Amino acid sequence: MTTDRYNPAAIEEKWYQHWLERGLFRPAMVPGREPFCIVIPPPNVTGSLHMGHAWDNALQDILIRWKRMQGYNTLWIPGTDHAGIATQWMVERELRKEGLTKEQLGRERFLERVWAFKEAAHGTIVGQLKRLGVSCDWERERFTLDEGLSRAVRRVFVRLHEEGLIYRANRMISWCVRCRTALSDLEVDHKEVEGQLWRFRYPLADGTGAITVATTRPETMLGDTAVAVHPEDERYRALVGRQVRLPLAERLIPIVADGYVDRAFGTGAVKITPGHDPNDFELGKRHDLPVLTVLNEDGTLNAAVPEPYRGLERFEARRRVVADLAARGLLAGTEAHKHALGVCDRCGTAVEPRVSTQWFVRMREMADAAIRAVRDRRIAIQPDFQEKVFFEWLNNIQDWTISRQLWWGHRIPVWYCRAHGHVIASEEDDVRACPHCGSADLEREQDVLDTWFSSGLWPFSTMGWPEQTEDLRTFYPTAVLVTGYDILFFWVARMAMLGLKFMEEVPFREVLLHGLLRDRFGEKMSKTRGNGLDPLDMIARYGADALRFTIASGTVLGRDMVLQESTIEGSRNFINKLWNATRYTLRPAEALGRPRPLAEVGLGRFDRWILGRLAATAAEVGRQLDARRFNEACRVLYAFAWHELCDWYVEITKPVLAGARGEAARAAAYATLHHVLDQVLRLLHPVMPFVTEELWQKLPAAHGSIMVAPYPGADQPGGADGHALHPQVAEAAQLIEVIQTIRTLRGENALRPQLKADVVLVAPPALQALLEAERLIVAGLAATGRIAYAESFAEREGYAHGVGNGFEVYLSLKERIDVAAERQRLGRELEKTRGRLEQLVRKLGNPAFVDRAPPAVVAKNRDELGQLRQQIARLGESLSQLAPD
RNA sequence: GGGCGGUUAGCUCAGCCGGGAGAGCGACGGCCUUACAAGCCGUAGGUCGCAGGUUCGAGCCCUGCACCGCCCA
Repeated sequence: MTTDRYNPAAIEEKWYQHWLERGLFRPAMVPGREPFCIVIPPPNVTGSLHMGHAWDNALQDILIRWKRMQGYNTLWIPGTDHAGIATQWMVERELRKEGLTKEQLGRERFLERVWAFKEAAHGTIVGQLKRLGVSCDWERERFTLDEGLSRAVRRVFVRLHEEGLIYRANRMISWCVRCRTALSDLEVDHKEVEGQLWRFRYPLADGTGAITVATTRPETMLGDTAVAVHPEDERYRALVGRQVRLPLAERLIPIVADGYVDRAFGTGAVKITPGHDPNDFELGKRHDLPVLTVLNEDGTLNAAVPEPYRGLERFEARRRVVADLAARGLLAGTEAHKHALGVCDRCGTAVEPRVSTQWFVRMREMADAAIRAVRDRRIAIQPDFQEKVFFEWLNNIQDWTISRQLWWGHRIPVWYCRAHGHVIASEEDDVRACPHCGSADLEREQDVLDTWFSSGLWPFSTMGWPEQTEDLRTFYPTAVLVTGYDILFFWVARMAMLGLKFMEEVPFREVLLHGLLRDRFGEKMSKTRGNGLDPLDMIARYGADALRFTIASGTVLGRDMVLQESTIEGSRNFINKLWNATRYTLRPAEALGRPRPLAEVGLGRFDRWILGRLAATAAEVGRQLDARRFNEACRVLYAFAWHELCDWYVEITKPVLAGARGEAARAAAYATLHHVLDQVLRLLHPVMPFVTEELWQKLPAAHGSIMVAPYPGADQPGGADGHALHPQVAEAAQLIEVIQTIRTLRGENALRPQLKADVVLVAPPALQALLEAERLIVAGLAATGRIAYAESFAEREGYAHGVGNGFEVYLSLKERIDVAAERQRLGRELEKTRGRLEQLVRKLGNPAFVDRAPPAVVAKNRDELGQLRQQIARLGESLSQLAPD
């Protein structure tokens, strides 16, 4: 402990290894201990963690460490997610750089590549989490594609299929032409784009004219199977039922009337493409229109379109269609048009609505069960306004498209019997014969499941389900789920539904939703923007504890956070403060040896004061953590450790530890200092695990690890029933006020610290005695020279005057006084005090207030009024004496 | 179009049950005072978006408006 600067790099690795080796991350599994379990939101194995992960995991670790210290049987299960689309996309991108496609490799060899990629990413992620200091039980680590979790996936699929809750259907779904897979509604982002609206003339079949339609996607006109108008639109009434000759394709298609058409949009006549627009698909069903699919899976036009367009990429096709229609004189105009474009949330490519055969989950029943669970508070969502968002989505839920045309993921456990078309869903790895007809001519479903299908099982699949394991019995339902509000629907809702369905119990009792990170310009932090702070980089520069403290201090649930490097630096400085406070505490060890137990020393008023403040702080921290107000818990601890312990108590003990107050006082201060430091380190440990362990280990009383030292609560020595209410605590507070008043006078008059100014303290006899008893402290901290006492003081020339609650201070400035400046200062002070007085007079002059406000509030105001009157009188006298006459 | 948030000091944000507006950073003045210059002492700075209402009392509750953001369709 020789350096005066904290160096995180020197200690973090050491303590993490220490904790691991001692098995401190494992649950205690002591009978009778209440369980407290968190299951990690599994990071995607797509690369590395960003600051958002640091946020999420820091909060979880704070809760787990706190509960562990409180004696709960804590378990935090870590793991990672295979992230189907995203991971496959990463590997495909790698391949592209090598000039390869996944088709060239084939499914098996491609998957080998993905597994290798996964291994690397996994290593990176685990390393990052460890650097952050998370205390999860690595022996229980899971991956969504593990054998056990895959078994859970198959069990769930088969059971839902048996119950008819999973079904296969030919529907309009969102298709990503880049990822070449179906997407669920949630995986489509809507982006406002400046597009164009084209108007085309479609000639009537009988050559008597044309009808003009408007569209934002000209290329789809090759798949049109009708034109629709509103049934009450006078402009088109005569045309309904007639036919148009679809240009380019040269097909005859009808004009139909349907209330869905918006008369005010474009020309009021719309082209209908049931194969590539969800609304048109519905309209097509009403009018029995054919569904023509004109796009291939990769977004090129297929054989259903005329030869010249076949094989064209969709945007190239758009240009060609527009050009060709223009050449035929059928382009009636274009205009700028803002509209919402659906894009794949993974790769950003514009999605195509496309009719295809997919697997779906029927959601209504399960959604209702989840709604009830939240409504009944079996699941508490924080912040609670997010409950409304949760209900809103579940009330309007659509069936979930779960099949994905990917290779990386859980293969759908279904076999098709070629002979008779039987569909077999089975938990078996391999089905050889059709159980219905015995045929061995089976084909396995090629598609895999949506990643969220397996993530939805995470709270129980990680605990070994469908086996009835000890972990499931002990830890399900889990206590808390911590995640960002951005995946409330994707993940939280699905876990709630699937947990209720398969465990018949909620997966977690509480959901904490934090926000998103933003940079100092308010932009969302993301890798693609490149505006993110890298957690490892910040840890390397400031230490994991500083990062964690910054994150926790900025956490208000449900709120986005602006993370700035300067704030992390501030946290690092706070840690450095603790480091040095510990150095200070340990310094007399050689001379004084082990501190004596608190109960055996004769405490002084300042000792009692800091113990009282500690007790209040511990109680407050508990209250704030109970309410999940991470920011407030941190603020309270910061204020106590820095502004009470370091700024006041440590300074007060300096002469005492030097022996100036005698042996008994020295022993008391020494013991108190150790106790308070021990307790404040424990209080801070969940937030800053590394440095608190390092410092705590240096305290003579430490044994074992701070990780499992009891967490201080309201039961502190010096708690509400102890020192906090001791009369000496109020005395100490008043002495501090006197010192502050003197310091302000010094500061205002720019006295250098070396200059020991004399003071006259005007105070009643009791306070005089108190001041005299603590003269050493007061004189030291206020840097005074001689201190004189008086019950009144009239000779004010050459003195700066300060007024406190129940005392006055005259600071001798001799010739140095700047009369004008002092007048100005007193004037300001007087004005401020008078303003407050006026407020109170008005308030207390109002009979309604006196009658109706709680008596305690009235009494407090009266009290203050009296004090202010005195202060004003004193200030007024001073001012008049300084008058330049 | 529907829903949900936000608007408080120069900046980023707190403000819990309605009872004299806070923090960090920044600014200003003074200090290498023996744990810490990653520090110490002191100071300034606010019409709590706007307009009404409820209340003895509103940053906080209610209504309306303005602007910003997010989600859903």
